[in-house]
Amino acid sequence: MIPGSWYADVILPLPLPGFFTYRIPSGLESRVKPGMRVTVQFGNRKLYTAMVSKVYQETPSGYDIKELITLLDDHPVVNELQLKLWEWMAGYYLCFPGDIFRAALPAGLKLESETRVFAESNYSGSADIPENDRHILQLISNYGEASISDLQKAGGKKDIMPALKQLYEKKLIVMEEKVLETFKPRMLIMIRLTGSWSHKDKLHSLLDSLNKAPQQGKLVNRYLTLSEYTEKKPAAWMDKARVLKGIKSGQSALNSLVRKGIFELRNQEVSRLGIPDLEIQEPVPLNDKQKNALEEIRSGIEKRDVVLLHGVTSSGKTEIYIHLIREELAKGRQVLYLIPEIALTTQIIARLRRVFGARVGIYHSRFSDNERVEIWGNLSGNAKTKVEPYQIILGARSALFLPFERLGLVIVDEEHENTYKQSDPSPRYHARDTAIMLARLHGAKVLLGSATPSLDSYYNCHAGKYRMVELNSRYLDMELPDITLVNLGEAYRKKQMRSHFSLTLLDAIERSLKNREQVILFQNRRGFSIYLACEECGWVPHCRHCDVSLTYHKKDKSLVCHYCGNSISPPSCCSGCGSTKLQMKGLGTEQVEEEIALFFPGARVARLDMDTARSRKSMERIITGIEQQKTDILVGTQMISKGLDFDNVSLVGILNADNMLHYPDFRAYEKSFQLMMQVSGRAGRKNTRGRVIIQAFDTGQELYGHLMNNDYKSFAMSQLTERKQFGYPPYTRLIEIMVKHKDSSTAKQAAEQLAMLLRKGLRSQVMGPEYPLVGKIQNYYLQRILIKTNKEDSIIRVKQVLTASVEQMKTQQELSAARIMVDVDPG
DNA sequence: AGCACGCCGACT
DNA sequence: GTCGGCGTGCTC
Repeated sequence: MIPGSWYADVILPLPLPGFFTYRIPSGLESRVKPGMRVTVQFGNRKLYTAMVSKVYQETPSGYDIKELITLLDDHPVVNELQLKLWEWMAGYYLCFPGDIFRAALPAGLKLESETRVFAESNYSGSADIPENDRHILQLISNYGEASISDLQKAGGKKDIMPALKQLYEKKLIVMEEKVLETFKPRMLIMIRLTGSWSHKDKLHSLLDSLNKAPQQGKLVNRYLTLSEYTEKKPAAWMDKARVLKGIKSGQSALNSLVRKGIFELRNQEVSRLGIPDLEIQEPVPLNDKQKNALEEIRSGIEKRDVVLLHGVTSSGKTEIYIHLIREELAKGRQVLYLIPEIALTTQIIARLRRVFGARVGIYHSRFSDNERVEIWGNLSGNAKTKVEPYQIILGARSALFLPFERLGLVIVDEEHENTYKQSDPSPRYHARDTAIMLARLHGAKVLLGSATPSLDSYYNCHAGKYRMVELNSRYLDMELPDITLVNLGEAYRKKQMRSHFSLTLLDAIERSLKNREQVILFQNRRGFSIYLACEECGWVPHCRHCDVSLTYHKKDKSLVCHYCGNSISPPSCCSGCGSTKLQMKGLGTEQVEEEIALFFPGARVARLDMDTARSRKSMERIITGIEQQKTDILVGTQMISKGLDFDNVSLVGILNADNMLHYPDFRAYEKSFQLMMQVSGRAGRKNTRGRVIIQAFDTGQELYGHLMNNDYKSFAMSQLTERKQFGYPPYTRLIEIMVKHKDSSTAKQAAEQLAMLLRKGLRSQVMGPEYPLVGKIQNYYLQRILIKTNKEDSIIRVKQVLTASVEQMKTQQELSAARIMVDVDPG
């Protein structure tokens, strides 16, 4: 034991509880700070990037301590506020610090090692090596250098570790841990005139001498113009591609010039973060209603940390945000603007960039990891290339983890969206709630915005926790749409249905098309995918690994499992009765698209769903298709409800409204209502009132009445009464526990045991265990337990009991392999 | 999550 | 008898 040594508690990117302690090598004591990354050896061999969370001097006891290997940063990549947020998240969402570490940092900042194996040259051939080991040694010397996974693949699927160990002990191979750098800086080749030509005379004679090589002369001239060359300054480095552009066989011309020593080359690291070349414009002036709302938000923010802006669809919320952002930037503070899914945000990006230009950064999962590393560096001041730090970040939920220094405002747009809740993998966090915590740490304010606020936020306003600001009229005074309800049962009886479309809907479509207006048809995907079924016995093909029926994908003519992704080709006969009469069932967007095209052969039909929007490009194509009115009818899933503004849509049809109501989820009504209201909001144009036609079986539902009156408030109030009555959130807090095991009866036993322990330790209601909707995923059987906690109960105590109960349950040998997953505030 | 160790069935 | 499959436990 060395007296006076320094130690660092680090977070490893692994699902392990707590921190691990490493000794700081002498010389580094003064440099290692919380928030910096270090590499450490963990276990026998592997190296990981770990995050320093604490540095201290008391010697820990009870285990041997390794020294950390290297310090990776000069400045913290994660600041103190972020570490505090991580700590809060791990505690609140009951997950490991490593889960958060992994979710927070882009891969390029989390280096991991790989074992490389080399053959020693001194192998003389006949040593006493077993046949199998010799084979592996042969492989290694063939490759020269190999990774363990390479060898695993080459040597069949058997475990090669024992063989490697043997070879290593006989000193026939060497093993080495190689840390893999994944971040690749973007390099540009730069060129310039060498110093010896900087004299005017020399330059002239050079150009003369290039008479016979016109392309070279052209290149030199182009360089001189682009670099604004003068004799007085040293020749500037210019982007090679830019100089060569348009010069025929420019590369070979350049090669000759370099050979002659006229030009020189170098590689330079450049930023990937493009600076938009846009003229900055003043924000659009607000109308009186918006001005009022802005004023109310300002005063609300003084009194409460969170304000909810409840503004009907197309009420111009974004413009209000823009004005608020501007005020925040003027105070020198940063703004985080969260949106549920970046996919549909080209419109918002353009609007922000128009006003804020290069001050807006964008961060989301469709960015490459390299770009994400650069954005991280931009904000934390660790960038190698000089770029102005962003002041506004527009991003999906993971943007919460960025290294903000001085946030002033967090906007959570479409705050009701359930994509804000991450359900898998851990950390299962809610971005809205985490954003509120993040803002609190920064002393910043939060603005939640929605046309259909979540009941949780609505409740918080009524309870006085948040402030509510309402914006009840649409921008440009458009009327709210006229909503018609069609009773499907009746329509079928009266033969007023053609396939899946009521005559009312078909008439309305026809009228819209005649007026050269656009139509949106909405078909919720949930529960409406297409599957194969036997006409004789009703058999439906199921996934081999999961307890779900397979969905038919027409494009590649296969049956796909939506849980594990396994796909098979459709069987030709029923495996229940052998019949060959297999029929496609269900109604997907694909089918709606096809059928509607039959009814309106002249119409241009497009489809927007998970399949067609897979790539950014194809999605943008679909969206611009509508914007430019190259599409008459758009068939889509929920995707169409998210932040898209089209101005020539006069009709929205909801084909099967009630299939989503009957989901066994206490939020089913809330979600359905929000979805329908959002979809309806797409209807309406400047001068004509939009129309919405909702087809449903169960038209007696109270919810439709509220919907037709555009009355969110009454709907919310009646739902809240129900939630209170049945003890659901926001009046209680839910914690969902999934118990997983390969063996169905062990899963059940473990869950029963755990539920029993929870009931013993908690005053809260413990429900289950029960079979969840999908009882088996990837060969693991599931059991579900739900804890319903009164808001008054200490959540900390509930979590303590939960942790202790899991531990105690695991002491039973036969149950110890059961896996437990906890989801706090499940979505 | 890896990775090592140890226990049991199927092959020479 | 050994090989190699997987279940179990530990990692600062």
